[in-house]
Parts: sequence; structure tokens; C-alpha cells
Amino acid sequence: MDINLEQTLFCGQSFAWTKTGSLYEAVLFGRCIRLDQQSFASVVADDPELAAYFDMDWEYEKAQSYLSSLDPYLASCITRYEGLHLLNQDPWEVLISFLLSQNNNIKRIRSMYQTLCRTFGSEVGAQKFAFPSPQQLEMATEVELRALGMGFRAPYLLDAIRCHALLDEIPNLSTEKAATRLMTIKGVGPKVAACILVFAFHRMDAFPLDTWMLKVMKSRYPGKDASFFAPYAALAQQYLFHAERLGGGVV
DNA sequence: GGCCAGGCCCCAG
DNA sequence: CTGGGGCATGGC
Repeated sequence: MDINLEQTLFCGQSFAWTKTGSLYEAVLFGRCIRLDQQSFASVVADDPELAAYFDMDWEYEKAQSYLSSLDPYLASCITRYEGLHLLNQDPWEVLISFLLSQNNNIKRIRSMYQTLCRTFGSEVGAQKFAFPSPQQLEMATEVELRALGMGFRAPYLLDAIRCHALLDEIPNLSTEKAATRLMTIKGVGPKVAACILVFAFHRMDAFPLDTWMLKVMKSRYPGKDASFFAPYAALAQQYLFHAERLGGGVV
């Protein structure tokens, strides 16, 4: 069962990717990445950095098979969007991305993400900009960030810049302690913390609950919570979220 | 032209 | 601790 780039890159976990024709593009690891589904397997085989990013060694078959056995609706979502992987993204980039995400729509999050890249990031190719490092973003002031359209999130970004070193502590903490630690950053609440833990630290017991997920949980899993999907709650969440945004599963 | 968006802060009870 | 208003902005 292979990875599906379309589902993986456009399920709302990363805002770095664009698609032109059948080509997926992003700037990662300081280089321009260009991929298509056809040649992906051979490309990733020779690129350990990409293999890690795309989480190629994890037990997706086992997880999908187990989750599918839990209930028919989730099984239908997995069938429909099969091959969705949870990426191993840069924690700093995920922190900033999901600070931008609050009370916002995915289209505009993408646009704001690109604004930060163009304004503060390094140009690694013609009009191709990397996501800015903490050091590069330290140049920013609240006035400037607001002028760039970051709105009320500007002070959150500044606090994240100030606190970025605490990301180094996260691997050594339990998921619950890690969430608590992340929430010491202004603008990081339970949902954003969970997103960071899933999309950057591969914590399968983290379970982001946004407006879409709350709707699914209420209608399809009343009285249940993340533990129902253990030990693969994060993957279940991403399938359910993605399916909900794209119009639901089949059942 | 309103409504709403992968929430969270802050302040009342 | 729980509930609800306010928040910047642009896509639709």
C-alpha cells in the first residue's frame, strides 16, 4: 500500500506545497523539492532526508488495517483517501504555521505562510524561498508583521520567536507534558499544541480537535474520545478531518 | 456585503 | 472551571 502524495500534501498538515499540473513543489531542507506520484518511489529511495520527511518507514499498513476494523465510517474514509501519511515536519515551521491557522481558512494560511517565506526567508532558487529560521524572523517587529497581514497573530509570532528553544525539549517529554510546555507560548492552546505534536513529533496519541473534528466526533462518535482510536488516534484524526473537509466518507 | 475560517486570550460568574 | 465576546484579515 503506497503513499498518496495528493492526500498527504493537501490534507491540511502542511502549507508548504503547491501543485502545478502533476508536479508537487516546496522548499525543504534548503533546497527546491519537485515530485510527482509516478517517480516518487524511485526518488525517495535515494533520498534519506525525504524518506524521513514522508515517514516512509512507519507501520501504515498495520495502522490502517486496525483503524478500518474499528468502525465502518472510518474504514470508508481510509479507503477513499488511502495512502495519507503523517509528515515529519520541522517543529519550528509547524509551530508558526499553526499559530497562523487559528480562526483562519486554509487558503489564507497558505498565503500568509508564503508571505513569511518571501519576506524573511532565504532565496534558494528563482523566486523560491525557504521558510524563515527563528533567527531570520527575529528581525520582525509587531508593526511589520501586522503590515504583512498577520493581524492579531502578530504578538503570538513574536512570543513563539522568543520561546523557540523550548521545541528542543519536546522529544523528551510525554505527550501530555509536551502539550503543557507548548501551551506556555502565547497563542498556543490545546488544538495548536496537538497539531505540533502530530505533524512535527509524530505523536500518535495527540488528537487535534478543531471545528471540523468536533462536528465529526459529535455526530459519529458521541461519548467517545481519542482513546477510542488508540494507539493510532492521530492518524484516525487526520483521515476524519480530511474526509470531513472534502465532503465526508462514503458510509 | 455579510459570514466564516484547522482558536485562543481574557474576563466575568 | 466554564462560558462567551473579541479579535485582523481576506476568500467566498
